[in-house]
Amino acid sequence: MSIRIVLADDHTILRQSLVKSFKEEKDIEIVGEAKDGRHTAELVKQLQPDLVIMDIQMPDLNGLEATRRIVKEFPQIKVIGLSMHSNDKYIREMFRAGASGYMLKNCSFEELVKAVRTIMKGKIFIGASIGDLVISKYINIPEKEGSAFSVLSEREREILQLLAEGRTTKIIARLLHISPKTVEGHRLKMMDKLNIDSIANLTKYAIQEGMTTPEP
Amino acid sequence: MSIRIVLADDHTILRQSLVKSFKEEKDIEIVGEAKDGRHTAELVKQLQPDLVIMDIQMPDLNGLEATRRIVKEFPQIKVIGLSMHSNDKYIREMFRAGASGYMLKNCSFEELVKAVRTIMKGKIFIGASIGDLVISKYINIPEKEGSAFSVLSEREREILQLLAEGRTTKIIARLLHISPKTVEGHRLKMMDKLNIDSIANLTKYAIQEGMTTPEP
DNA sequence: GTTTTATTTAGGGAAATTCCCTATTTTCTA
DNA sequence: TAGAAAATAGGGAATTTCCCTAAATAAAAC
Repeated sequence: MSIRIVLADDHTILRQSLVKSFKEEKDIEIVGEAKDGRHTAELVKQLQPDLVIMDIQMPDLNGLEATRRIVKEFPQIKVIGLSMHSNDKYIREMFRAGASGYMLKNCSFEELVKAVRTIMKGKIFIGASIGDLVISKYINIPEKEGSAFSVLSEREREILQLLAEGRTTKIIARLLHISPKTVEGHRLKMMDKLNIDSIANLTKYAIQEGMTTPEP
Repeated sequence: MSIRIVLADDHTILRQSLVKSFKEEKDIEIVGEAKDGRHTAELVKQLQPDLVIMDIQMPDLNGLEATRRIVKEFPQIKVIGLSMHSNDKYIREMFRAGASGYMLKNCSFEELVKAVRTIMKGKIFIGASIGDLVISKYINIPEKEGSAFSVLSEREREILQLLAEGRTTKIIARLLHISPKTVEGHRLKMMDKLNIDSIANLTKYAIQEGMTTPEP
């Protein structure tokens, strides 16, 4: 029985090339693809794969948030974080979110396959370029007080990302199937919690927390 | 006759320590201090110093913009850019703006003094840690089309920075002594030019262009 | 040297959004 | 299981946005 994988990355070209590469691995099967966190979570619910290869920067709902949700609901499903950045924050947050592995996008395909197999044996895998030892250290660093994950609720973080991506209140409401009034309420609550009083600064906060990229 | 300097940096501690250090240099005199670009430009107009030591990241009106204005109006006044970042963009833009030198904040005081003296002799000075040769190369790289400086007008850039710092239209209007309607008009024009349709994405654009920092 | 284009200024006015209030249900947690 | 935190959302005044027009400079092109 082969390893069933869902692939989540907003870059279509990367997804395509990975699918092609994985075709050669007879014991691994890509059963689904998604280009944002929200669709990934839905797809995972439907398909119940063994593992998710998860890009961190994705529109709409980022990989960190998607991982938290998936792992919370289906703890047996493994997640490998895949990112361009060797940023401390991303790595730490990704493992905190429940990922079992973290790879940089500049790793080789062979390394990724090795990661998949290692993780399916119940182990943790960290891309060579990051360095295996750092992780145990990182995980034990106490959460910086005031970080988005500790101060904001799941819903708030979700809405913050969408706001920071330039979505209007109305659009967000439609997307999440709630009233614009609710979205508004969440934003006001966040601004109050964070002591921020403009969308501009809310956007900067989201960038700092790795919830969105500075690319408009 | 000593070299008269205006010191512009939003970090008071840094300013104070520099003032103290410069006291020991008998041929150099700090004649004025400012903590943002707008006040720097005003002060320079009043005091007509020989040289301005200019931090790049400053609230309200950043160092790049302030340099452009000062050099445009008083071409004989020299400007040294001072920044934490060895970022390509900042260096290039600072020289384009008309600066005669660029130093990193982690340089020694002796190096800064040397920079001041070198520049007063009509030469260009680049901090050792950046590397003298890069500059001539940098300056000749063609301006990336679509960069803030080429697409946006001076007034637009000024307003963009203030917006990206979380200021409201009303506050900006009061600050610049123009009508809120005018500020609004400029913003709409910019959004149209840049094909951006939210404050969030406008903020990201400003960050990318080095007009503001991601710190809220 | 004059036409043209870009910039800066700003008002009118409908539509949309924000801000602050309250309030209910649900979900954690001590 | 009582109490706190989170998620939901409506009311309504105040504010802001968005799109229109338009005039006075300033700069560039011809």
